[in-house]
Amino acid sequence: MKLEKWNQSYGFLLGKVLQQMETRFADGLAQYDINARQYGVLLFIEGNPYSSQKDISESLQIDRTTMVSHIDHLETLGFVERTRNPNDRRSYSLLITPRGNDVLNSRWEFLIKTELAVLAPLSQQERKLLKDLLVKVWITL
Amino acid sequence: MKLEKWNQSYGFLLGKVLQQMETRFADGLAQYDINARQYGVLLFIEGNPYSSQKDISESLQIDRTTMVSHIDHLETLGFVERTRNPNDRRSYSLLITPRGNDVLNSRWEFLIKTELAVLAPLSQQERKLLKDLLVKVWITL
DNA sequence: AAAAATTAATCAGCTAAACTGATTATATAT
DNA sequence: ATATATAATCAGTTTAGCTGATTAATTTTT
Repeated sequence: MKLEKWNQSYGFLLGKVLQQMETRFADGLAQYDINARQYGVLLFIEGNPYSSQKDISESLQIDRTTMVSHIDHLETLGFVERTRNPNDRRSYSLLITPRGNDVLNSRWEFLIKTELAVLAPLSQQERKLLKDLLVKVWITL
Repeated sequence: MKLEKWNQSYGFLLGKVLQQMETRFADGLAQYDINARQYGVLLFIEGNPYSSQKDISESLQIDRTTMVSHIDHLETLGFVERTRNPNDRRSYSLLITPRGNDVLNSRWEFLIKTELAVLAPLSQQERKLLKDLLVKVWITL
């Protein structure tokens, strides 16, 4: 791999590393019939139970109308449940089902393994450094 | 911003940082009627003149049939030129036009500025560290 | 309290990008 | 020569994001 102008950009490098992680992770999700975004939605609901679809849309920056299809799909698979929010019956309170929880746990381990595989060239210390730098940027976004 | 399970993944963090850079960069490309991928194609051809569409497809991992439309678009705008490869008349030798070169230079400065703005929370030393870590991962992909 | 404005979810329709599979022209291998 | 392989292209499908409109519920204004 030659270092040229076009791969001196942070965006290019971030994109390449991310692309690897996403492709590999997607392979491990296929058996559950969900994609990486939908797994992200599951993760978010796990960490923020009783969220509305709007909450998730805004936090994950996924379009509200696309969110409808994601939740439809996850509900059909029995991974999430739409319950009404008694304080505002316009919105749902979304919850992870036991089946959804199994997927979350099983695929979380897989995700971590996948990311470590892509970051294999880095030492544990370097990986920690990378995460710290990324978090430092992310918290200001 | 709360640090939870769902944002402890490298993939999540990489994605968020990249998303910021891409959105901002796209805004600065709009006036030239191209998107970030098409700018990436221009950059590649600049660094690898006489490339074929297949070369670009493989290196940038953009589908070959999608590449046809990208090159069509860039050719219509007068940013690249399709010339025949005399050694293999099945493939093209793609070249940047002077107009394409103007776009490349002007938007390169903008790209660098955009990336630095997103990475503003990092010191110069930390940015260098981040790039070194990303390059280290990328060269093994 | 009634009317007006706002909001969450949904639906229909559009666009862009990735993908599959087929076709054409050219090149390489047997 | 014949068969196989390859680069570019085209037609058609899928998926995600987007716009704009609708419905039901909530909040604000009069």
